[in-house]
Amino acid sequence: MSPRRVPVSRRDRPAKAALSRKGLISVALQIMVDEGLERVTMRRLASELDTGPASLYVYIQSTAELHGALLDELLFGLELPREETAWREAVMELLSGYTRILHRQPSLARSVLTLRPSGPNYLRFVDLLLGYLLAGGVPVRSAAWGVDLLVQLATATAAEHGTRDESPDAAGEVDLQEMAVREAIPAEYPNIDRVRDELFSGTGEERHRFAFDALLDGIAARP
Amino acid sequence: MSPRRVPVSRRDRPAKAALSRKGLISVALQIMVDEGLERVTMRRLASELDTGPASLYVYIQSTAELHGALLDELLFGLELPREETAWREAVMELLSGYTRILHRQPSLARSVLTLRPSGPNYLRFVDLLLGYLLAGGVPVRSAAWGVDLLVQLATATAAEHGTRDESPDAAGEVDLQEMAVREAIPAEYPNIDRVRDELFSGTGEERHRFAFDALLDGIAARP
DNA sequence: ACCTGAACACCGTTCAAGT
DNA sequence: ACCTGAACACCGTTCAAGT
Repeated sequence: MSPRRVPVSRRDRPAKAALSRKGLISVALQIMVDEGLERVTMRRLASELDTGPASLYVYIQSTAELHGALLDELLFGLELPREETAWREAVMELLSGYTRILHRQPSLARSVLTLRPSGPNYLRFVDLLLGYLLAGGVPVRSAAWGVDLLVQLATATAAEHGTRDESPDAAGEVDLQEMAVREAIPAEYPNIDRVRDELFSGTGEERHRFAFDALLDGIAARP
Repeated sequence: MSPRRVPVSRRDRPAKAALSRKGLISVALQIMVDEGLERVTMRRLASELDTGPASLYVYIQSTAELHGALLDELLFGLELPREETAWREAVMELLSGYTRILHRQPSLARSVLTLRPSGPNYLRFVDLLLGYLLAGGVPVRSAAWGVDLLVQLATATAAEHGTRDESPDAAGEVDLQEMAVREAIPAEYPNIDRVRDELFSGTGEERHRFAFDALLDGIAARP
């Protein structure tokens, strides 16, 4: 006969908030930071809170909504540019801060890409970006449409960065794309051949700057 | 006693290719086009091919690799600009074609975002884009880095478009972000207040053009 | 009214054991 | 050598039935 599993007594566990939306999100945040968003599942959350998964739906609507809440939690910690920073540099700093936060959480970035976040800290972030663009003389429409674009690029960049160094065996994995490009025969892909060396050149930091400089230039130049 | 389930005779099924990588991908493509990428699961694929899911791993490495193959299948049908098209317009047409293809398949777009595709049709697409940028006088490094950026934006745009009109009840669903923005109080979010009307203005087509014009301008203006 | 056990309808991937 | 049954270790969401 196998020994009956004795549940760990409540006293042995860390103190736990009563079931509530806030408590739910803070437990989810903890798991995400410690183990990655992949581990933040309804079932895991439920077991962490000593209940069944169905109970969570009293406080949240869906996983997507939970992810939105997690993004807003993270954005609470977004560093803001100092008061006197010039507008263009301020935009860059703000976007870098956002990207840095999501870089650590690529799965969340992937989720956010289809989310249309609406939390207060996200709105604050967008409002600040808009403020700088307008201060820089960017026309209203270009600022409004441009801010969407800048944030989308930042999110996509973090999302793309994703799985590659997240997977445990990423180090030993060959990049099939890089291999295919390096081996692309000149006759078939003449232009890849011409720029081959530059396709994978530069540090992440350099390419990040290039991307946001280019996009910001383009937005500012729109009539 | 429950009646034994008699399997449908093979003659009653559509003719089916022998198990092979090619056959696998073409069945996957069919399911994706008919029912969406969500339905293209290893188990579904296996049952469609009258085998167990384990057998598929003889021909493909993982779901990610399968998605890469599906993208390349779709890109086979990418419309190419006519010979005499001016470089800038050609870039736009090429990117629009790519975006159009992925727009119909937003889940694939989401997957592609973290994929680094390497199929022949994808390489052809990148090679063509590069050719037009170089023909337009864009410096080698800006062309190489820029093409990545343009494709990334196109993919992200298709991915973002995603879930919203894919979900069955999208029509009845309120956009929480739009609601939050429309209700953002001026005192707290003064800049959102200033540009409020423009944040959701424009057709998809107009914003698409704005995005690629801005990015392309910015890339071309880089030294 | 608020909460939840149990079920529904699934997943991707591995590996020992066939043939 | 090639292939696969069965298992491993999970999912999100719903809903009838508690309290």
